[in-house]
Amino acid sequence: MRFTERVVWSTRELAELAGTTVKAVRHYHEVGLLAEPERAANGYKRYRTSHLVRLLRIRRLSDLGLSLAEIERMAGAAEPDLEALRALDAELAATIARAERARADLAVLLEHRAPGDTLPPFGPVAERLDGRGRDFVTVLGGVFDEAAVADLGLLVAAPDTADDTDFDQLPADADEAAVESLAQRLAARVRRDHERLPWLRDPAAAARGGRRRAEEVMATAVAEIFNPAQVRALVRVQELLADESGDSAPGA
Amino acid sequence: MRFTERVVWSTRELAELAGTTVKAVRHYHEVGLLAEPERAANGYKRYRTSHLVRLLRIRRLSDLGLSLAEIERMAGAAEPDLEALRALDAELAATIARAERARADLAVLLEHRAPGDTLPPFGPVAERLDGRGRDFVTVLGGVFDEAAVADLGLLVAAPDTADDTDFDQLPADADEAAVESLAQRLAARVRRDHERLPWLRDPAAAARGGRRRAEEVMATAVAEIFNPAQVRALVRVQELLADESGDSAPGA
DNA sequence: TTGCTCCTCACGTCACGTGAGGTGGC
DNA sequence: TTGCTCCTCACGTCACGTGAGGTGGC
Repeated sequence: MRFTERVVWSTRELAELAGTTVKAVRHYHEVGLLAEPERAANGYKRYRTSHLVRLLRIRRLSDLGLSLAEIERMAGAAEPDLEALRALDAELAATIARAERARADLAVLLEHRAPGDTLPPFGPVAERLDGRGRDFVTVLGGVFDEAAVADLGLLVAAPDTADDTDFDQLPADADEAAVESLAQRLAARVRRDHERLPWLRDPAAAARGGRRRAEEVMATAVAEIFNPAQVRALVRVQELLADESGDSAPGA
Repeated sequence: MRFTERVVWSTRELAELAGTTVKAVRHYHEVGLLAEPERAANGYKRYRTSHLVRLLRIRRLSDLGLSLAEIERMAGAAEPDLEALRALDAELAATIARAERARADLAVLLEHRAPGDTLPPFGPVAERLDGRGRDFVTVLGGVFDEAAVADLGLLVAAPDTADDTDFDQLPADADEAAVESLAQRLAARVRRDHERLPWLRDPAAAARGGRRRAEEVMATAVAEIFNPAQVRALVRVQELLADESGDSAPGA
């Protein structure tokens, strides 16, 4: 190794030495992060060791996850900016937490071959839901918090009953007798659900955006997602349950 | 809860229900991901449940880490796109690996209060390096692979000797006797280093960009970073070591 | 009349990527 | 002469953010 030859590098050579691209180098010139070198007679840039050192440092900090603005601040500081490094560490920790959370959710979806937008608690039953059911649980996910959605997932995960199928297939013009019969059976089931999950007696209280907003959204969603007969059946279920609690409540 | 009232939402209300911003909603309109709703007489948009459902799904997929283009593809597909979900999972795994690697590096820097651009193997000795030393190890990091840099870190981590200090402080106009004396001592040390790390006998072979490129870069870096006397000392070290191996080599 | 919300351009952000059109050495 | 490298604009990408300027209901 001789130390006498002085080598200069072209933009491409410099970029390759630092494991980056020609355009990145030019970008660092533009934003003032990297000084422009002297030029050859033909206008070609002639980079030297000082530029290589600077570029390697920029790449290192960039790979760690710092923005170019943060890199500029760091380069200008005399002391190591431990605060900035700690802030970066916290950001990375948050990134990791989010990505791990997403992977856990994806694992549930992949296991059940469910669509990508399925909420994990509904992953196991995604196949059994029709279009309306999928729309409805999507709204549930927007209205309730995670714990509540997990509970709701458990409810839907119960083995499909004849009543579920009857509800799904209730024609829009079903007669009142059919609606009433279905409502009676559904009410019985909801009563059992209320035993297991008492918060269901007043679900709007468990909603994120406040009771008022939750009731409005759910009412609108039911009215727009289900057909008129299905809506009447749900109304009847509400009435049947209200009568019960109303009978035993003072001043009802 | 009454199911009779039909509610419509303004852009802001819709955005809040889906936990996003007004501008995001408008952006989804622009790119065709979300249909525009009908308007009121005054031109205000009137969103309904179908838009809320769609927006919640967009947000869900976006939060998982899909691009809007991928979301559009997913929404158009009949079957769940398990391939896309697996690809996303792999991306997330790579993101996590990178972030964890960065955090491990940051931990070393924070422990030793080293500057952010310090390579981890040099973290423990960052304080002892002067500007030239820091520039030099930055170049080393660009030339050698990780295992080699780790070895070099161990070398530099050895307790500071008087020779190190002499080299750092060697004046640019030092006389030949001083240079020769220093070179002799440094050569002795390098000999011991070669015992521990045999690849150091031909370091350019361990370089990333090929031998030719590595020798050029290192030669240029030494010539531009160190002062003339320091360079002469290093040249002498090379000569002393070459004489040794040359004596025992056939045809020297 | 004032304050608040809604609307539509239009330009900005971040870190570059991608041609477009021209020059210079072998 | 051809192929390759270098150069400088200038516009594109991605997912929105940020005013700018104007309207409408209370």
